[in-house]
Amino acid sequence: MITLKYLAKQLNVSVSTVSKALSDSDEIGKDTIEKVKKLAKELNYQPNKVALSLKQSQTKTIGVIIPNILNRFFARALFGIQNEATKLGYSIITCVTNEQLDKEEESISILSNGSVDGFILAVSEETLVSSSNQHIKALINKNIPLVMFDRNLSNVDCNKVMIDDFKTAYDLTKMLIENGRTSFAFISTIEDLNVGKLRRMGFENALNEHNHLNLKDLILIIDNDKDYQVQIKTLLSNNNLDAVISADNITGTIAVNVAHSIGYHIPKDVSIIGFTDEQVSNLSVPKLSYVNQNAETIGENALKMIIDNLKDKDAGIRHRTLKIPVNIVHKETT
Amino acid sequence: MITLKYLAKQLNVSVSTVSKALSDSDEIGKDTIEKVKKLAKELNYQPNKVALSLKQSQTKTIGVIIPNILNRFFARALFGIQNEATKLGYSIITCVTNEQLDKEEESISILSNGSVDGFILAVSEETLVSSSNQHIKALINKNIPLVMFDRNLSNVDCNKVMIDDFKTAYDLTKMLIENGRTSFAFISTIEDLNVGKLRRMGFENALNEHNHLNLKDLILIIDNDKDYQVQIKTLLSNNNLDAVISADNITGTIAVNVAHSIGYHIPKDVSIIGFTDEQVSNLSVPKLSYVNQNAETIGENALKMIIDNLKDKDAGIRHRTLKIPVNIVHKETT
DNA sequence: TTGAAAGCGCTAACAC
DNA sequence: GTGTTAGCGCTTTCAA
Repeated sequence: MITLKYLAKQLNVSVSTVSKALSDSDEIGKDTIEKVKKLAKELNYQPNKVALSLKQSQTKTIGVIIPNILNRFFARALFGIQNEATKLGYSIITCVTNEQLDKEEESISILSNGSVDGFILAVSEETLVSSSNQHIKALINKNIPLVMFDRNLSNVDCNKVMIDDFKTAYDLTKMLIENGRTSFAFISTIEDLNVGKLRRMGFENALNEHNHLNLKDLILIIDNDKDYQVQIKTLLSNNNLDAVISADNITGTIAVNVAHSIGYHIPKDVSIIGFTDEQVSNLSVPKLSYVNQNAETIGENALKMIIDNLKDKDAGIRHRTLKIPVNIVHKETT
Repeated sequence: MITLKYLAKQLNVSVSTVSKALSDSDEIGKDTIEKVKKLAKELNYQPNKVALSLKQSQTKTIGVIIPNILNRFFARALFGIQNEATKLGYSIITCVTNEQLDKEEESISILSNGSVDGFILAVSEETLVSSSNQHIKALINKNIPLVMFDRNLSNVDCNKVMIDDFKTAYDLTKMLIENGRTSFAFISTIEDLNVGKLRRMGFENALNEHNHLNLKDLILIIDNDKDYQVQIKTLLSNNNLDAVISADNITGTIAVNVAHSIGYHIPKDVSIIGFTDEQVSNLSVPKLSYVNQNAETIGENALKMIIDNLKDKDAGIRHRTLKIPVNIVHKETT
């Protein structure tokens, strides 16, 4: 590894001269600067990041804690975080919690040892269910910046980036009602998450507001231990539905394929919408219409927010919640 | 931030005493050790990672460079890498190249400044197509350990973790032939990658070896700019196929759904197999049979390999290529 | 049994 | 215009 010391020795000058020369200090003579830079380039000198971090008490690295990287939403969010971080000269250390509280605590604890300047966090399901927040409050007490996204731990006060799940599901349902649909099903694999609950409540609220229309509604909370297709097929076979909303990023696709296979004409007989993305939408025949949660945008904004946060770390900023708008992408099932 | 210095001041001892006490040095008196540890625990002291890294010239961090995190294979591999890293006390810094050579070069260059102890790398498509290897050779020259996985840059000599794509596709095709299938199609979105080419060649070789059977075969290289479903539908409508192999992790699912929708009975009329995973398999009706590439295992092994590599960094190790076996998962389309 | 000092690579205040 | 020095937080050798 090439160090300042080494360059200095080669050129018979002092370390500080080299350091200053490389940063174009006007304390240093023009020819010296040139000479130093030339050698540095020749030897492909790169300032040691660790030494810089130690010296400047900042690592230019953000810790990202997510529950599950195989979930496309989080993969996309991470992608957005990454992109924005690269732009702004930051690196990302990722930890995956597998929806477990203890892993989340461990990850945060390990990275709090000076490895990162701040955290972007989507809490695990366990954390949410148990409303645990000690590990997060510890972070806040240590004055380590934190941005929470997607999953809202309401008993923690910090910066947040969310989508308005309630309103999204509400609007979606209302749209279907206005399209003349009357017999609804709501399918969810994520009822344990507040995100899932909010979507369900948005759905229910829209229906309740139109109860003069005598609408029918069914709610299928998927049993994760059993075959998804069987559960969805049972629902679709036993009921004459004309609208299906999937709260997660999988069951919408399955619903389309199952409905198709048992003779539903889509979207004539039944409208189906999921919360997913373009790629998954293309996997079903016909292609699933979906709510685009703009996961990348959420990630980008979370990253921007944490960087802002880093800048006025000591200024007593008040926390804010940024809501990222969603959009409905009409493909072939609405 | 609590430092050794601070603890030392509180206890009226020297920094070195505290340091030794915390590591249970037998140079230090029992009561001193106790007293130091007590305070450290009370104040939740954590040794500063950056200082440790600088002192010990190792960061206990691995750089992982992947082309695309939205590709489930890489997401799963990353997951495996993560898990294993956590077990072994390592952190992961991830960079996504979006299949671009310049991003790959940039990522590697940035992280080579002492941020990481070694690299796990799946090269980008651009890198592969252009056979660029300067940036990677630079790494090797600097004596920074490197493990390459999945995508093989054959003009670079280093440790590698791969699957035997040729043999896998060959075996798969042979199996279908032995099952009595006679009219084959091979669908691929990844012909640009050597992985994709190897799969195609395995397919072709198996067919060639059985040319006395008068087998028919078609190869559909998907045009990424056009609708996948349309291209696949055209293939399936215009040809009377009884076996379809998808080289990637998407088109298999689409093929099942499209075939189903145009009246094929699966698997009676046609067998379909893809290179994908359990979750995606569940999205089609009927469920897609698939080659499980064991991406997690690949990731885990890559991580183990790089750690081994780190240990005998200076010992002149000869490079090896580890081939991870795949397995065929028979669901409902074979 | 404890402490002082050097050094990892870097920056920056200060001296020359 | 260039060099010396201190210090970021830590470990470790050597001295006391």
